[in-house]
Amino acid sequence: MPKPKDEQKLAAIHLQTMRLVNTTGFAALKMADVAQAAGIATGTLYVYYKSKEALINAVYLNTKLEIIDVLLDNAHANPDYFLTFKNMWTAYMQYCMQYPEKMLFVEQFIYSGLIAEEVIAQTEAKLIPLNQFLTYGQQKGLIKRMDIELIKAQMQGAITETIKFLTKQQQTLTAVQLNDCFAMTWDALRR
Amino acid sequence: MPKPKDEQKLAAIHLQTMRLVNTTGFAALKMADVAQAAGIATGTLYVYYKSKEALINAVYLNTKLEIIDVLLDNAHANPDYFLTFKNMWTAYMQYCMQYPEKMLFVEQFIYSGLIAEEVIAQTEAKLIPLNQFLTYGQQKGLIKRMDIELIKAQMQGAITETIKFLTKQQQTLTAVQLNDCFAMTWDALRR
DNA sequence: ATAGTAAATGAATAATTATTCGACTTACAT
DNA sequence: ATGTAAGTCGAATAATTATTCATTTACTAT
Repeated sequence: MPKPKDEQKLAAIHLQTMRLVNTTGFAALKMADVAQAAGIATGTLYVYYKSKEALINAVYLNTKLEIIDVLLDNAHANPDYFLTFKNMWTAYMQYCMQYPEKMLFVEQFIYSGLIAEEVIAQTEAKLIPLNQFLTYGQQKGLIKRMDIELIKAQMQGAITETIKFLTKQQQTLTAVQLNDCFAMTWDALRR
Repeated sequence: MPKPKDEQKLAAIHLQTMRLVNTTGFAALKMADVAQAAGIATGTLYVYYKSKEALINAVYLNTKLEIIDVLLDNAHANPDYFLTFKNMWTAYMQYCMQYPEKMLFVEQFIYSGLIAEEVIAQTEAKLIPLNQFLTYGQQKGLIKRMDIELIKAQMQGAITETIKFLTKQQQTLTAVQLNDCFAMTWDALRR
């Protein structure tokens, strides 16, 4: 039996790839840099990923799935729709503040033309429960009756832009500001 | 007297740079491709811009300033704050739908690490009137009293994300949808 | 222990691509 | 008309960087 792949190395590769992309931009991402930052040889990187493109796609998929899990894990079947929504949104926002590099990495690559169509499709499929949750809110007369995609764009866009701003300023939201931001999003969506 | 630089070539360079970045992603942007798409020789490109980085920065600055102009040109001193706000937002959104490539290009580069700090500062300075307009709305008790930057993030994020979605779907908003989107943004900001 | 297998290494190589350069053309002032 | 400063061209060059590969190392099952 052979020596197994090292989970820690894999984790280091993912972390450093995100870190490098977020600090120096994608244009400057070099395989040799990733390897060095992860503490392995350049050639070793190719044991784990057959190309730079494969590396980016793997980190993207991994991260995006993790983010979606955070979002949906908090969609508990609470009888109070508003509370459920607030819990979901808040948990998601807090996660994004805790790991802005993950959120920003994903954002940077959705429209980069580098992510395989199949990978995009896979992540979108996993988001179906969110659509159902919003549709249910519309049926109960709590959410504005308009295209679900426009509603999601409003919500996600606000979060993304806020995180970008916070990252640039190297700060996070106070509890009051977190509530303020939620108020804006809820007021935008409520009927 | 020498032969002057060709304004049409310059315009073609800018247009094709944006087009290429938006269709194939920044990673795939090659100077030779830009030159070919603009109908000039590779060497000629270097008459207009001394490096790839200078090219990107110029296209960024140009485009960003144009977008800010659209936004502020519509901030007429209308006595009705709501109407002024609605006009501004609508004109901005319509412009973004008409030239999504400009908006997406700018978005893609703000956090790329490629745009010079000085260029970013220059564009932000030009946005001061928008801050004043929002502060005025707060003073009149029409806009929620919270950090202006969080308010801007809410507005800008929603627009950006919506344009990204529309572009992916190759569609634009119907008149009804445009109103719906405005309603969400206004409800988010109003007291 | 030991053999077998795959991971790990990093220098060498292959590709890719930004940039330069010398020959040539063009537009304008005189 | 003519000189000239600058534009134009695209092949050649210089850099950069992804990828390969011969070799070494480490792990696991027997």
